[in-house]
Amino acid sequence: MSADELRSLEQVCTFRRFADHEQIIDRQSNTTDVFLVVEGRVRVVNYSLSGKEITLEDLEAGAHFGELSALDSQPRSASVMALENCLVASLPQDRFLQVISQRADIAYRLLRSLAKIVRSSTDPIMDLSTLAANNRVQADLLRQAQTGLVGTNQAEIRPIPVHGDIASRVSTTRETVARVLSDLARQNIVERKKDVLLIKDLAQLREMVEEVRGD
Amino acid sequence: MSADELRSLEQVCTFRRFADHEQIIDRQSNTTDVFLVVEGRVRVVNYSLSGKEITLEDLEAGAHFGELSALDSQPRSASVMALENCLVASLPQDRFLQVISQRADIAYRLLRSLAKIVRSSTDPIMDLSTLAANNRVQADLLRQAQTGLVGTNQAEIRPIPVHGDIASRVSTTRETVARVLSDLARQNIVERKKDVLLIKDLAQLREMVEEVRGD
DNA sequence: CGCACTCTGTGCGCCGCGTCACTGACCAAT
DNA sequence: ATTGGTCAGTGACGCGGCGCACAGAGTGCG
Repeated sequence: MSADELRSLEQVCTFRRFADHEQIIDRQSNTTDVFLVVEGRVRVVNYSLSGKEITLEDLEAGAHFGELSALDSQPRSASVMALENCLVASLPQDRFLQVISQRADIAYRLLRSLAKIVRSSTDPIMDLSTLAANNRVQADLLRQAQTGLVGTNQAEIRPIPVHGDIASRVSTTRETVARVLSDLARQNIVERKKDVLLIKDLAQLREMVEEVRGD
Repeated sequence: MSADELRSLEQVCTFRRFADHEQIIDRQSNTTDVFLVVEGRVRVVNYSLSGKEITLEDLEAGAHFGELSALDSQPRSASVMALENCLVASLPQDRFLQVISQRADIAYRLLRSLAKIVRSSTDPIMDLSTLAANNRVQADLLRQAQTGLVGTNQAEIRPIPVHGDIASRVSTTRETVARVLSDLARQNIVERKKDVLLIKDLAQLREMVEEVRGD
């Protein structure tokens, strides 16, 4: 977009800071703004009636969320909370719709980004359907390892993820995550260091996941 | 769209018939056409490496599929097969992209339809995460019952669904489905008739699902 | 009619993993 | 140094559901 257009959009945006764990969107609420993460990270979650928290996605700065309700005016499909101190810009629905109706290129980019979300939403479904709980934990480690590769067969994950977080992502319990991790440590596949989780044998970890996928 | 435009699009479409169970799209293949179901029903599926089949969605006549690859030129994210004799129209990627870039209203409708898919994709994730296998079967029965309501508290599902199909949808086994169904029959909640599955007490069935959702 | 095939119904044994209940490490605040 | 918080690690227990195996039931076909 041109600098001019950006500036005019910026003016209709509301900027707001959110503290750690503060709620940005409440599921079922009827707001229809689109949000942009300017600084910090946010988490898209859903709660079962029993209060169990299911993490659907974590978003980094630069990502946008809330498009669904803006597009179809339905209630929010999920809750969003700040993972740390965040600066978030919100754009009113009408301006958002105006932009996508006038700018085919932006509409196209949005289409592609939704396509990507749809694509990635089948992964957890497949994982939940075909993998056992401890394999899902291993798969999640593999995923996180991608962003901290060291050489060809090692990776470090930093900061060390909180067990409960992993559990929420892959729908299992804190205890199961702990057990998988200590099993892997016993087999010399991972090692818990001071402030980093070192994956010492990516290949073998991958093998453990694939093996079950195709048994 | 105007009749003229429709006619010109129709001319660039390829029409093809598919027999029962014939494959229309193969996952991982590199085609990028968009498809439209003209007659019949199709099923979007995915296979785990072990060959287990996971049904993602069933589509009726009038629905479209294959937009993802057309939008981002990535390989197909899932396989699609005919559920019966089908007539399917396919539109080449370039024409499809041309249409959405020229017609903001159509792009908008596509955006809304993707939004709907994203919305509905969180349901199975929540169900898989929070519901036990037999409750998922019950939930699936409830869903199917919606399209065959009889009075306020009864419904009939026709044709009688094949147990293996339900199992594939809710990620469990044929046996579990059979067991749930006979349990329900024993409790006088469903009854298997000649060519229809009669749900005799919708309220109670709903209660059984909700109860666990909120335990 | 009888054969083959698909779908259903159910009994049983095994084990994965969720739950409960503690212990212990680390850190910050007072 | 004491307390209180969060997070990690492990053992014991029990249940749900998957897999296997086998026995009907229903249907089409030669």
